[in-house]
Amino acid sequence: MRDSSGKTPIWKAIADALRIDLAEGRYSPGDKLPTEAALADRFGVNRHTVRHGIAALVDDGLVRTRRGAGAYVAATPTDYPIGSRVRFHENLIAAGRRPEKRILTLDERAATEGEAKALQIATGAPLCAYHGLSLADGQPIAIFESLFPLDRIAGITDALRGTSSVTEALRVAGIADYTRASTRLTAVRATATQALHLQVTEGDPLLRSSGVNTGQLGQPVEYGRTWFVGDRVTLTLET
Amino acid sequence: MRDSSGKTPIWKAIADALRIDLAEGRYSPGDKLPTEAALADRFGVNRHTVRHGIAALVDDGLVRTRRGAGAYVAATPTDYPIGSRVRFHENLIAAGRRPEKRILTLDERAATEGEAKALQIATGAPLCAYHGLSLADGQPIAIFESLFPLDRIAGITDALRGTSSVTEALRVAGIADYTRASTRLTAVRATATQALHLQVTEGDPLLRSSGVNTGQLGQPVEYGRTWFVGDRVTLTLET
DNA sequence: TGGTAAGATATGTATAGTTGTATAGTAAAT
DNA sequence: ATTTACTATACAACTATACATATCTTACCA
Repeated sequence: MRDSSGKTPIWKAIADALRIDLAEGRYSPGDKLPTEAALADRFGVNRHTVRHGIAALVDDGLVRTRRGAGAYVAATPTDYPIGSRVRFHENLIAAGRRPEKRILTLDERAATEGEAKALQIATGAPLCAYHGLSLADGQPIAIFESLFPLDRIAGITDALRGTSSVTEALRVAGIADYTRASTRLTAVRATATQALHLQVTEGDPLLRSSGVNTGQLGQPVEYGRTWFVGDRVTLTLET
Repeated sequence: MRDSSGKTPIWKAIADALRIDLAEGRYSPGDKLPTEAALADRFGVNRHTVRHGIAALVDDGLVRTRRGAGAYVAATPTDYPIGSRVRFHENLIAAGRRPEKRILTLDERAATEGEAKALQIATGAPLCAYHGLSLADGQPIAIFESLFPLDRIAGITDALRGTSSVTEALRVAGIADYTRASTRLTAVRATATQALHLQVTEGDPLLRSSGVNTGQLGQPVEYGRTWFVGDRVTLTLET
C-alpha cells in the first residue's frame, strides 16, 4: 500500500515546475525558455522527457516552439493547479502541553551486535529494553526505544517500571547525572507497526533520532532511538 | 533433510551473489550493474526473479536504479555535522567526499511575510533567492533554498553566480564570518519536483532543516531551508 | 553597407535499449 | 484448497544515440 495517491510522471513534474516558473513571473510572454538540453541537464533527465513536458505546455497554449530557435512563452497561466506550494506546518509542540509516556514493552534481553557497539559492551551482554510511546495532550508524537546495559546499571528495569521517566529511573539506579555524547538524525518511512502506534499511515515520514548518553565517567549508560512524527514535531536546536 | 535453511530462494541467491560482487569491490560506487536481461541470462532465470533480487539490494541501500538507465552501485550514506558552524563544502570534504553545488534558480524578489520575519526585515524588502542542489560524489543529497537580505548584503547575487559557495559569496559581499543562530528539523515527504531533483521516489522521506545564519553583529544574513535525502544523509549534532 | 556562406545551435524525428508494472499461468509446498 | 516461488508475455516510461532540419551568429568579401 505504497502511497496510492499516484506517482507523478517525470515529464509532468517538469511541466509543473516550468508552469510555476511562468506563474511566478520568472519568464514573461515572448521570453525564451532554456534550451531542451539545458533543461534536461538541470533536471537530470533525458532530453526526450523534457520535450514531453514542454509538449504539455505547448498543448496548454502556454508555450510555443520554433524549430531551430527555441521555446518561447506565449502566455502566463492565471492559475496553476499545482496544489499547495511550499507548505509550512510548523506545528511546534510548544510549552503548555500535557506530556505523557506509555510503556509498550519493558524487558531484559541480550544485546545485538549493533547495540553492543553503541553501548561499548560485549555482544550478547544483558541489557534492559524500554520501548514506549510519547504523547502530548493524548496525541502520540513519538515512539522510542531506550537500551540500558545491565552490567553497569543493575536494577534499572524495576526503576523504570515505577516511574517511566528515564532521568528519574537512572537516578534511582545510581546514575546521578548523564550527558548526551552524540545525536544522529535522519528521515525514514514509518513501518506498519510504528504507524499503528503513532496513529499515522504506513510510509509517513518520521524523524529518527539516535543517541548515546554517558555517565560522569564517560561510560555509556543509555542508547536511545526515537521516531518523531514529522507532521507533529519540529526539533529546535539552540546554539 | 528438508531443512528450510538449506533451501535458499533463487532471488535471494542472486542477491547474495551480487552482494559478494559488491563486497569484493568488483563494482565501485557509481558503476553500472549488468542489465536485468543480462543477469537473467547469466543466471538462467526469468527477469522478474533477477528484479526481486535487485530489489533486495535497493532496499538495503546498496544499489540505486534509474528507469531506462540501469542499476547503479550506491554511495555510502554521508554523515553531516550540524552545529553553530554549518559549512557544506568543509563538512563533506572532511567526510572524504567530493562536494558539488548546482544552481537551479538564482534571482531577486520581494520577501514574503514569513521570510521577512525570519530575516528581521520588512515584508516586501528585496532579497536574493538562491535555489540549488547539493551533491556528494555526484549523487544528489539535498536541495536547498537560501535567502539573503539585499538591504544588508548588496551584490550577493552576482557573487553567488560566480562561486556557488555561500561562504565564499558572503565573504566577497563583505561578511567575513557567520554562525548559525537556530536550526529547526522535521521530516516531510518529497514532492514530485523535489523527488525529481534528488533522484528519489515521490513521497520518500526527507529531513527538512531550516535555520538562520547571523553575521558578527548578530544581524541575520541568511535564511536557509534544506531538504536532505533520508537515505543518504545522517545529521550529527555536536555537543 | 549589404549579402552570403560557414558553422554553431536548437528543435524534430527515428530507432533501439533498459527499467517499471500489470496480468496470467505453472509447479511445488503447506 | 490455498499460498508461495517462479515463469511468460506484453506494454508503459524513460534513456541513449544518431541524424535531419530549421534558425541564429559570425566572418568575410565585394
